Order: sequence, then structure tokens, then C-alpha cells
Amino acid sequence: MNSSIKDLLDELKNKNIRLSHQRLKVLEYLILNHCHPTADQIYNALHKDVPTLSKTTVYNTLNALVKANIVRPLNIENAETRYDINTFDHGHFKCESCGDVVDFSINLDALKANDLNNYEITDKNVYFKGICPKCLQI
Amino acid sequence: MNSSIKDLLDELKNKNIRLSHQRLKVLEYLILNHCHPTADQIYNALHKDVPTLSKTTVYNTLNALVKANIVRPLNIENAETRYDINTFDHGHFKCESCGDVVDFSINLDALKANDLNNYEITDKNVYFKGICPKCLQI
DNA sequence: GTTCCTGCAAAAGCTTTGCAGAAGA
DNA sequence: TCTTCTGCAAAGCTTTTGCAGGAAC
Repeated sequence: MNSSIKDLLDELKNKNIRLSHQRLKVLEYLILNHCHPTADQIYNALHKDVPTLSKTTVYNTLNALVKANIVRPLNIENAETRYDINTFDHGHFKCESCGDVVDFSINLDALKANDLNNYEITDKNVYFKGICPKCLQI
Repeated sequence: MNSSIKDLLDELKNKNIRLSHQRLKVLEYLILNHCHPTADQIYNALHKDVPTLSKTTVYNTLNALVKANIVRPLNIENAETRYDINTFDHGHFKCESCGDVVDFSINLDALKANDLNNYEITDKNVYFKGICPKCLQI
């Protein structure tokens, strides 16, 4: 399960991340939209409500949240980093037609690599590509 | 198993990919160096032997090989596409200390995603991150 | 002789950096 | 008050594009 908003804010305080209006807006967007947005998508979505918002601040905020382990960066396509606030184990599916990314549940602990016995593994990633049901119908 | 060089060249001919000197050099590099190089690494390695080689040609060649399904592009880190000529099922491990990428065997067919029943899945990717044994010793 | 490829220069796209003014604690 | 954040402009990187000359077939 996701941590509560309060826990999140406490964690931010502990890590000396100031809760500016812009940062709260980015965080709110990530919590309300589990669609693995790019920095650009976040910027475009928030720009209407916060006209002075700059892309620099979006990047700044996202990098701070990644460093604080609150969001995870997602690299499926080149030159397109997406951001994910879900903390439970899951894989990602990207539709090559519409570009949408959805989560799917997968047990990452069960993923064993016998070839990597002397390696220290800190991060496991799984992503699939293909066509989503919506695009298959067209 | 990897296909033989002859099979590769036949496949290139079938797909109307001309066997220029530069392209053969890039292909040779990929076959001899299963280290998942970036375009830049390939360029730097071949530049000595083929002084007139341009990065544009390296990119052009890699894109042609990807389109022909002869090499696979690998996106682990943002703004750093790597290229892989191994065709058998495998995952990738990237050392966050030295940056090296190594293969490990994994059964991708066994990776099932129950949440994606109505999805058409064309591509499965697994990558781990951590520290390799060499860097752990330092 | 066609068609496609090469390589230069320039451009495009995402992300980072420098810095002065503004806002959070 | 002190520290950090914002947002503009500019720069940094990887990758792509336009195009004239050259190579493959």
C-alpha cells in the first residue's frame, strides 16, 4: 500500500526538502495521476493552475524526490524519463501505439539470477512492450 | 545460440542493407564486443581504424540494424542507448559504480503478468542494478 | 546508371547549470 | 535571518535531419 500523505510530508521534512507551493503541486499530481508522467507532461498539466511554474522547477522537484527515494525514475524509451510514485513491487507495460504506461503486479523477489551470485543487487526492473487492449480494438 | 556471420550477411542483403565498409566494421565490433556499447563507445573504438568514420554513420548503421531486428536497443539509463547483438533470452545487470553492463540468463517465457490478459506483449525486458564483484572488492 | 550511404554542419529534444531575486523555515 | 528554491537564459548531451558528393549494386 502507499504511504499516507502525512507520512510523505514527514519524510520530506526529515530530508530537508522544503514544501514549496510548486513542489506540493508536483507531488499532488503524482499522487492523483499514477500514469508515469514525463517531466513535460507534469509541466503542461500544472502550467494552467500555476502559470509561473517553470520546467526547471519541475526537474528540480523530481530530482529531489528521486534522491529522497519518494519517486522512482523510469527509463523505458530513450530521452523520456518517466516518474512513478508507486512503491510496491510492480512491472511496467508500455503500449507502442498510444504510448501509455500501466503497472502490472509481479513478484520481483522471485526473480533470481544464478549468474549474479557475487553481485550486490539493489534494484530490479521489468518492463514489457506491446499493444494495449484499447489500441487493439481500433 | 548466435547466428553465423554468413546468416547475418544474408539477412542484411534480404533487407536491402548495403554492406559498406563502415557498416561491416560496426557489425564486427558488436560481434567481438558483447559489452553493450553506446554509439559513442563504438565510434571511439573504430575511429582509430577508420579515421573518416562519422558518428552520423554509426547512428545510421545502428538504427538500420535495430530496424532489421539484428541488434536490440537497451535503455537502462536516460540519454544513453546501448546496443546488444545477443539474440537469446537474457537480462542485463548494470554496475552503478563502473557502469559496465553484463548479461545474465533468465527465462522470459516464465515471466507471466496476470494483469495483462488482453494485452499483446511483443517485448520483455529485465534489468537489475547494483555493484559488480570487481567494484565490491575496492 | 540508380539507388542508397557517408559525413559534415546544423538543428532538435531532454535535462542541467549559473545566477539574481523570492520564498520557506 | 539564513538557507534553500524559483525561474529565466544559456549551455550540455545524445540523437536526428538536410544535403552534396561518393560508394554499392
